[in-house]
Amino acid sequence: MTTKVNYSNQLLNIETGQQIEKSQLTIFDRQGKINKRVINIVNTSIDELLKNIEQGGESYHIYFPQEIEKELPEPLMKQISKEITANEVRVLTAIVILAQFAKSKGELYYWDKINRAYFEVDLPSVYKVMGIGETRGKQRELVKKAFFSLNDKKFLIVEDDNLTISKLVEIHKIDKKNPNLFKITVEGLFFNFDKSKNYQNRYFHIPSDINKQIRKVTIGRPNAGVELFIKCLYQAKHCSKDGKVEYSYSKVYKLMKLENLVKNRNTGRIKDTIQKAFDIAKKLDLISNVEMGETNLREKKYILTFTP
DNA sequence: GTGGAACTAATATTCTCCCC
DNA sequence: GGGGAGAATATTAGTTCCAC
Repeated sequence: MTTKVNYSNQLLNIETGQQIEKSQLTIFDRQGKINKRVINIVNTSIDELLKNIEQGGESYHIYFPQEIEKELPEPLMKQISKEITANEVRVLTAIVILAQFAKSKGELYYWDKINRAYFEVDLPSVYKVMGIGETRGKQRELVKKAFFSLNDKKFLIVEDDNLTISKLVEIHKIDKKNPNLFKITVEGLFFNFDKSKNYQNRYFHIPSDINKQIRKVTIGRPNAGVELFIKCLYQAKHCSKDGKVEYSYSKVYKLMKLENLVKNRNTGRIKDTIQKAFDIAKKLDLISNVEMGETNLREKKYILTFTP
């Protein structure tokens, strides 16, 4: 029996780097340049980080959406930014699930003023929701590493008309008696506490053992893009009225971050990667069929039929 | 420069062996 | 016998390098 967990649309948009295009914010002005407000916050955050690095202060990475990444020089990107790894994607999912468990037990505390929620996680429960409860040391080390690297990442958050750059998950304290127990806070958007907004359209459902299921049907080193795409499919299923979803090739390309394959001279793997994502979705019993088609603009598209 | 092969790194799973 | 640590192996992701 798998329970269902609410997953915030906004969070998934940040993970896939779509937070800007999915917001009301116009990022480009009439000349096609990035708008000043966005530039300002990006530059300020970069300056702050560079200053930190120079002075040996807190070091972290900033994960920018693709539109902004493209505008920044590559050497700078290498210094300040880092791609999200598959294990980080999995740990983030695990934290969403654990946060909701904590919330239902009344062990989660929300602070309105900073729009963050506090709760405690212990690593064994992280392992459990990641489906590695029975396995040994090495994988646990990787999970721990991914957990700490999430704590080292800042994300661009667009909330209505507000832009901030902050940590989605922040570790504040490690329990003195139990080194596996962490006191953490997460961004309010994990839950969208603001009830005044359109509440219904802010979530989709994922199974609480999603990581375990994905592990069961995949082999080899995990691929972050593919796993993000699987979450997108759960979201699309939730929104779909006719039991289908259509993705243009460029949409799939973006969601799976296939740009990285091109950058790394692995263009030949694009087809296999897309196929892999569809295969996993089929094995998860999420979709039952994939058809090819053409968009109005004569672009290749995929028509996916969800399993009822 | 670009395409692609070949190499290296990361991750997962299976095997082996030792200790209780 | 079995449980677990760690080695060996399989698979895939990411990097480098070379020919054109």
